[in-house]
Amino acid sequence: MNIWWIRRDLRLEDNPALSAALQTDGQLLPVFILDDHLLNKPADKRQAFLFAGMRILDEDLKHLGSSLIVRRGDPEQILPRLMIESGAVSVFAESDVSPYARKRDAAVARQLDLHLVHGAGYYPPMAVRRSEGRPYKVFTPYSRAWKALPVSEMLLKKPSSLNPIPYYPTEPIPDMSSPLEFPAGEAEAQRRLSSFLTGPIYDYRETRERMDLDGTSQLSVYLRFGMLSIRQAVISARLSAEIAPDEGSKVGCDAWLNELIWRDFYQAILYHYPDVLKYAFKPNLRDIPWRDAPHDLQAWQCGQTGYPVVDAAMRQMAVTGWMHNRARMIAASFLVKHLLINWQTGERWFMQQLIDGDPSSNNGGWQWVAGTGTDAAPFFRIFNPILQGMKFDPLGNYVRRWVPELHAVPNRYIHAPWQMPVAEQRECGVMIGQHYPAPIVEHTFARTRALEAYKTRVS
DNA sequence: TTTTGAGTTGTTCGA
DNA sequence: GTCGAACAACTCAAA
Repeated sequence: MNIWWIRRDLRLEDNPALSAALQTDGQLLPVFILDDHLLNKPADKRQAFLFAGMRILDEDLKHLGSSLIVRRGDPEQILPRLMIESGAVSVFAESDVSPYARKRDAAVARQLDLHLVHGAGYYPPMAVRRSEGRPYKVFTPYSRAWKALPVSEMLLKKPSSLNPIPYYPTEPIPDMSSPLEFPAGEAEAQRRLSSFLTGPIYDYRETRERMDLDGTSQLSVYLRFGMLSIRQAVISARLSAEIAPDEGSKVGCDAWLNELIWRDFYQAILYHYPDVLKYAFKPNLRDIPWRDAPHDLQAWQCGQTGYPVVDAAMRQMAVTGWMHNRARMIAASFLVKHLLINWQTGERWFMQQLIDGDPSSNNGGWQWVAGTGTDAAPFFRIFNPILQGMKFDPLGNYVRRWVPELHAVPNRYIHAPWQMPVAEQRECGVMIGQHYPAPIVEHTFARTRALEAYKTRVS
């Protein structure tokens, strides 16, 4: 009997840790530990999603004759106790690159026979390296090396049945309502993958940029909790590229594969450079003169900046726990460049709000936007929220969906409503400063201010 | 060791 | 409206 210690791999299909745990004698004890170090207070949407996922995993396990054991507390104490109670020999778990997880797992491994099995990324962080063995710091060469590695296309089968679990005291799974837009569970993940593969993937290159369309896969949260296997996703991307009807469609599949490689890349960065969670990767950009501006921060958090695209983005996240990728860049850039507020403040806020919040990808994204990261945008690349809106939400439908008070604003002003003459404001019933805020900062002024603040650090 | 080309996602300005 | 160049300098990766 082995313990399958479930953390971020809430699935039965193609699960390397689960399969490894079954190999000794086919006997399994599936365990989830509610770790107080990881549970935020007050509980956020991501936790609600996790709890919903645990409930579904428990049901899925019950169909196979097993069930989920839930404990609350410190894994270092709970696992040894469970091993004695159950007579389990070893613990199997999927490895996790975050510094907290690595420290925790090292401590657990000192006490018992812990087997960490790779599965969170397609390739382990150590697998994609330069010829001298050093890790990559730039995405493009990393992705070339990634694509050159040998491919293993065999997925692991879900077990057909499991041993029954004798009575164990088990904690109830906390009951919280999870966002309706993202039902938890493996079956839902499979449904979404299938529907993405039947069409949207072929237009992905273009439509993924559009905030007003559902052109993205919307699979991030399922990958985040391992409800979908990254290997299945990668294989699907490759297969779709092979059967793509034309060159344009193939380009879409390749673009999606690239996004999956970014996920591996940021996991590898966090593995090799755990300090990215504490400091800017670029040492010269660690002491930018950030503003301490609580009112501006609050306006950003609440979606009241006066820039419709930014506000739509922040409100979409507040309501659903998810934000369109393009919107993430615009909103993040606005906090860092327009408000000149430390990117780490935004990083923390996103981690609180996002159901797919993951330390490696979230940090990678924020450091990229801030220009402080391994493979960062040039500091003078400052998103213009008006232009971004016109380009990637051309009719303003994304804005109108999440900022309903602007619904009657004509298309021509939807991304810059303060430019409306007063007569038009009156006509559409949106008085700037009354029904919708005036911009909290003027674009050109903010752009210049950011350039100045960064410039002093570069030379 | 040295050299060379390149680096996710942009914006602005002037022709 | 469209197009190309400038925007800085630096570090990385590979030869």
